[in-house]
Amino acid sequence: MRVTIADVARQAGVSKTTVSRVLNAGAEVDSTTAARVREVIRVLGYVPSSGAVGLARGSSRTVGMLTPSLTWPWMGEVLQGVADTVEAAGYGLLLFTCNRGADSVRHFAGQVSARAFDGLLVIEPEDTLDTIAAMHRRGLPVVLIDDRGHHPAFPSVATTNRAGGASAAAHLRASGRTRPLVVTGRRDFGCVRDRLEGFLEVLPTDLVAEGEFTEETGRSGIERALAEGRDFDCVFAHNDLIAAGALRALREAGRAVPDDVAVVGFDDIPMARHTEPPLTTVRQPMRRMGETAARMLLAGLAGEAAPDEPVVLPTELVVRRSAPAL
Amino acid sequence: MRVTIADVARQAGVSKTTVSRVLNAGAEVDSTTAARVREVIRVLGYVPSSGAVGLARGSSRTVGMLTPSLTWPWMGEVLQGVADTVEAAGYGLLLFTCNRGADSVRHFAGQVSARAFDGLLVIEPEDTLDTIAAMHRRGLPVVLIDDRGHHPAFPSVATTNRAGGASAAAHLRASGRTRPLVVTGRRDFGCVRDRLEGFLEVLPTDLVAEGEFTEETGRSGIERALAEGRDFDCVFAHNDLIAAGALRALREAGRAVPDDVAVVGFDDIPMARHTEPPLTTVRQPMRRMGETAARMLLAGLAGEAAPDEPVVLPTELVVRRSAPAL
DNA sequence: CTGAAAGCGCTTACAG
DNA sequence: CTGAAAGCGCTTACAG
Repeated sequence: MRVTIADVARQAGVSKTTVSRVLNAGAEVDSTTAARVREVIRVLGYVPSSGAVGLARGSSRTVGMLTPSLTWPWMGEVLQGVADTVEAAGYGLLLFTCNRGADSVRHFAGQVSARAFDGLLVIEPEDTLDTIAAMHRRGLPVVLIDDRGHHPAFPSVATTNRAGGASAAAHLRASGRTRPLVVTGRRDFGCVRDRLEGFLEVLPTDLVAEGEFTEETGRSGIERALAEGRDFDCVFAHNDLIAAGALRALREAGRAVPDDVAVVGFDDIPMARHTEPPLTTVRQPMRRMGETAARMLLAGLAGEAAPDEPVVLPTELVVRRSAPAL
Repeated sequence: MRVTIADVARQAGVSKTTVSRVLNAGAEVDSTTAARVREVIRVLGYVPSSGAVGLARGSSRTVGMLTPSLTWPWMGEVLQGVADTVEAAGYGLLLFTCNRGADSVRHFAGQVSARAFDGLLVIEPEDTLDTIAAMHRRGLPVVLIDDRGHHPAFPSVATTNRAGGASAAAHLRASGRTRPLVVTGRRDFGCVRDRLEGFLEVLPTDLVAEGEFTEETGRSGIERALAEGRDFDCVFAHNDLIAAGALRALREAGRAVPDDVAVVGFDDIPMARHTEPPLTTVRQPMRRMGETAARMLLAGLAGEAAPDEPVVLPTELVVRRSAPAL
C-alpha cells in the first residue's frame, strides 16, 4: 500500500497540514515537531505523490520538450544538456516528437491542453510553428532552440552563425585559400543566410550552390562544380553532412583533401572526427544551447522575465586535417 | 480560466458523472445525451486534466525511460522507437538520465516514489541495476533494453549477438579471409561474450584483443598486433567505434582496406557509412528494439503477462566497402 | 440510462 | 505554531 501524507500525520501525531508544512519548508513549524515529522517521513519512506501535488498546486513540475526527430546527429547533445538542467532543478522532462506527423501533433496538443507540463522547449519547429505560437498566446511558457527562422515572438537560443561563417572564411584565407566553393542548406533558413553572409564578407565568391542539409547535396554540389569546370581550392559546407558528401565526391574525383581542396564543415557532429581526413568544422555548442534554453524556461516558470533578444552562444572553429592551419 | 468537467456538465445540463462516462466510453449513455455532451466538449475545447485523471485513477498514463547517457551514437534510434510507440498508445514519455551520477539517481528514485509514471524502460543499467531491481520488486513494471548482462529477473529485449558474430565470420570466410584479429569490448558484457563465441565457432583464431567500446581501443588493438608481428587478413571489431579506430590505425600503418585487411564492425551507427572506406557492419535493429520494449511495457501495463525469455531481435549484416562480398 | 457523494493525495486560506 | 475544512479536477461504487 502506498504511504500517504495521512499515514505520516497519524504516525507523527500531527495534522496533514503540519506535515505539508514541513514538506514545503517556508512556513513556520516548531523545530521539535518538524524533526519528529521528518523522522516519520524517513522511516516510512514517504514521498509525496507528484500527481496529487500537481493537482493541488496547479502545476506539474514537469517541462515538455518537442523535437521534429530524435535521430538527428546533434540531437543527443541538446537533449543531454536539457535533461541535466531540468533534472537538477527537480523537474521532470516529458519528451514529444513530430515523427508520426499529424498524429504526433495531435497527441502533443492533447498533452498541452491536459496541462501535463508547465513549460515547453521546442527545437526547430519548422512545421509546428503555428501550433506552438497558438499555445504560447494562450499562456504556455515556451523557449525555442532554433537557428532556422528568427521568431521575435518567442524567447530563444541560437548560435553565432554569422561569426561562425566568418571564422571558417578567415581560417581558409589564413591558410592561403582564395577561391571558395560554398555549399549551403536551404536559403530560407535563417542560419543559412547568416553563415553565408559571414563567410562572404571575409572571402567573397560567386560559387554558391544551394541544397539541403544532406550528404547527397554535398556530393552533387561538388560533382556539378567539377563538371562545369569551376575553379576552387576550398569548400565551405553548411553542415557536416554536406561536408562528408563533399569529401567523398572529391576523393572519387581524384582531388586530394586538403592539398588540392580544403574542406570546412559546420556543427561538429560526432561523425566529423571520423571522416577521411577528419573534418575541420565550426562547432555549435549544442549541449550548452540545451542547458541555456532549459535554464531560461525554468527561470520563466519561476517568474523571471524572458530576455527580448535571442540568447546567442558562440561557435568555435575546430581545426582538423581537412583544412589544417597554415 | 481552465475549462473543467464541471463547466461541461453545467453547459450540457448533465452531471459530471455523465460527462465522465462519455469521456471514458465503455459505460452506457443515452446516445442523444452523449452527442450533446460531445458537442459541448468540442465547443468548449475541453480536455481532461491529466493530473486529476491520474490522481483519481491511480495511474499517470506515462512511462519513464532511464538511460545512462543520451549522447551514445545509437541512442537516438532507440529513443525514437520508444517515443513513437508510447505516443501512439496515448502515453507520455518521461525521460531520465544517469548522467549526473548519484544526484541523477536520487532524482530518478524520487520520481519513482512519487508515482510519476506507471512503468519503466531501462537501457543498459550497468550501475543502477540494484536500484532498478529494488523498484521492480516493489511492483514497478520494468522492461530492459540490454545486451550487456543477462538479467532473467526482468522482461528484456536484446539482439542476436551470437548469430551476428557468426554472420560476420561467415561473410569474411566467404570472401576468402582466413586469419582474423578480433578486437572486443569488455569481456564481462554478455554481448561481447556472445559475439565472440558466434564468431569463433565459424572462424577460429587466438588473436583476440580485449578493450573498451571506444575508437582508442580499435586503434591500439591494431597497433599492438602489428607491433607484435601478428599475421591477420581481417578484423572483427565488436562495435563501430572500435572499427573506426582500426581503420585509422591500418591506414596509418600503410595497410590497405579491404585489400590487405578487411574490417567488419558491429551496430551500424550513422557514422558507419562515412568512414573511409565505408564500414561493413552487423546492424543492430535499435529502433525496433525500442519499439518492442515499449510495446512489451505497455502490454504489461494493460495486464498481459510478460514473456519469461528475453525477446531477441535479429541482426543484419550490412555490406559496404571495408569488407566487400567475394 | 443517470446522478449525488465519496474519494484519490495533496495544498492553502482561515481561524485559533 | 497548529488544525479543520474546503478545494484542485477527475473517477467510481452505489442507488435509483
